[in-house]
Amino acid sequence: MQIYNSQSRKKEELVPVHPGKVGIYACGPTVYNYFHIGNARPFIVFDVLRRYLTHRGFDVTFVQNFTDIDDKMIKRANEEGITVKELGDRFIAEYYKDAGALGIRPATVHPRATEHMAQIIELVSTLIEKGYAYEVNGDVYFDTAKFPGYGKLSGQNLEDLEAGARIDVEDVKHNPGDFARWKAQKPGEPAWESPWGMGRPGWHIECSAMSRTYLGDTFDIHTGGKDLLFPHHENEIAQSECATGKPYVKYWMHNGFINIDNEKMSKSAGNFFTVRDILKEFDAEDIRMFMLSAHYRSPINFSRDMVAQAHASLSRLYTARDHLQFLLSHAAEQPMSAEEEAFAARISDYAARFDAAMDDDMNTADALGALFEIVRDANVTLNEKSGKAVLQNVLDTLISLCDVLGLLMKKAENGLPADIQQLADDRVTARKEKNWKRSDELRDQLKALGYTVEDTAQGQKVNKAL
RNA sequence: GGCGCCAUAGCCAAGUGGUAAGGCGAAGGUCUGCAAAAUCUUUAUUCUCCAGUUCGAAUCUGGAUGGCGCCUCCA
Repeated sequence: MQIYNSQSRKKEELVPVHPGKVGIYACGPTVYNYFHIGNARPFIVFDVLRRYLTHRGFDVTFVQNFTDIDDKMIKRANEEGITVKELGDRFIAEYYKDAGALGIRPATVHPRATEHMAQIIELVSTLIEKGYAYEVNGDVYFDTAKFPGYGKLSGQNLEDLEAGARIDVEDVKHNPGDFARWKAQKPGEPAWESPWGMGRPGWHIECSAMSRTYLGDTFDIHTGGKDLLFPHHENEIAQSECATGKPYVKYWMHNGFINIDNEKMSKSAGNFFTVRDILKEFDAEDIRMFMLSAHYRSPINFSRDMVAQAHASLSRLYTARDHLQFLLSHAAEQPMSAEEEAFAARISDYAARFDAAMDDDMNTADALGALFEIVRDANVTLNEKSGKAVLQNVLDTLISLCDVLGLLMKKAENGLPADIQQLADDRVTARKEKNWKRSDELRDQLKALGYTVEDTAQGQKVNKAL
């Protein structure tokens, strides 16, 4: 698989540190609020990365942290009159609800910053011992001038950054770009004991400490939003490589933003939609489809109209699957005909095209194209005369490829509720009697109750509306 | 000021040197008691614009225009 590495700015062949295994660290949410649709993008696209690598036979360890201590957490907890811990517990639970709805699988490990103080303190101590960090009045700073590789990820250099004049110049820092690794306690803030007194970790350090704990000094893939590239990921590299003396990450993957009217969506800008709210209007899978319809590195515009398009698009997949299952339930056991053999061969070609697209830096839009080719070919080629074997074959392929994308996760309903079944049966009777008025009334009733009715060669088909 | 990204049909979106995938929408046809679903046909002689390289460019180079991001908490 080729992966676009943000650091080299090129696509590179994925060669894991340990053959057959892939370690991924994904920057997770700061749990001070429900997550918004913009936060959902990395969760979804990198969930797909994990699913795809698993599909390709890799043993994947996926680590996604919860940032449960920082300025925003403290501020929000104070506003709510609860502790930072209570706030974190609450929104971690809410995270699992929304992520679950979106089909985002729980990570192998979901470490919390506050539960890794020992590892964080150890890392900061190491940095001080090695001379890469220094303490001033209970604060510890990383000395950016001591790390020659500083800027290798973002392409920034310290001089230009200083010229940017957006960094507060604090006298205590050796260099303007130095960043806090440990912050001395301020009144009213939660704090942990450390060699430098009571305090809490700065940003960046938790990810270095937790990734090392679960994935080792050097691991394969680190993911996150483009905005994390600098300074967060740059700083992770600096502190991790200085502490271990080893390369930190082999491949950096960064997703593009979700925009509203071409402007970045963010909590701070206030122009965001929470997943919780969108889920009241749309199905979670529609959101997934929307996210996967473009390449993960491209910016995409969010709007209700776009999700509606994604819904229509996804419906085609569901309709095809349900129709194939319907055909299968009526099909006969028979050897594959020459035509069916040829069709099955084309299906493998589409599946190969799907993998090729995914192999190319996870091109989900292209992969979806292959999926729709399967659907069209199946619709054209297969019918009530098709045998069980070929139907099962294409259905298995379709479902397993969709599973890689986390689509088609809703199972077809097994049987109908009694009242619906009664209406359906009545309609069959009405149609036998050619009582079209009655049968149309029943179809309208079923539609009003959320069920679609189709008359096929094998009889009436009633499905819950998508 | 520094570092980057993007521009393809009514909408969304692949395609990175060989003659424009796919989805949505729209129009017409087939099928159907009527529908639905499906399917067929039509919907970009052309990829923001201008030069250049090449037998050949949406794809490479230079320039222009327009839009966006990071450098400050951020996915």
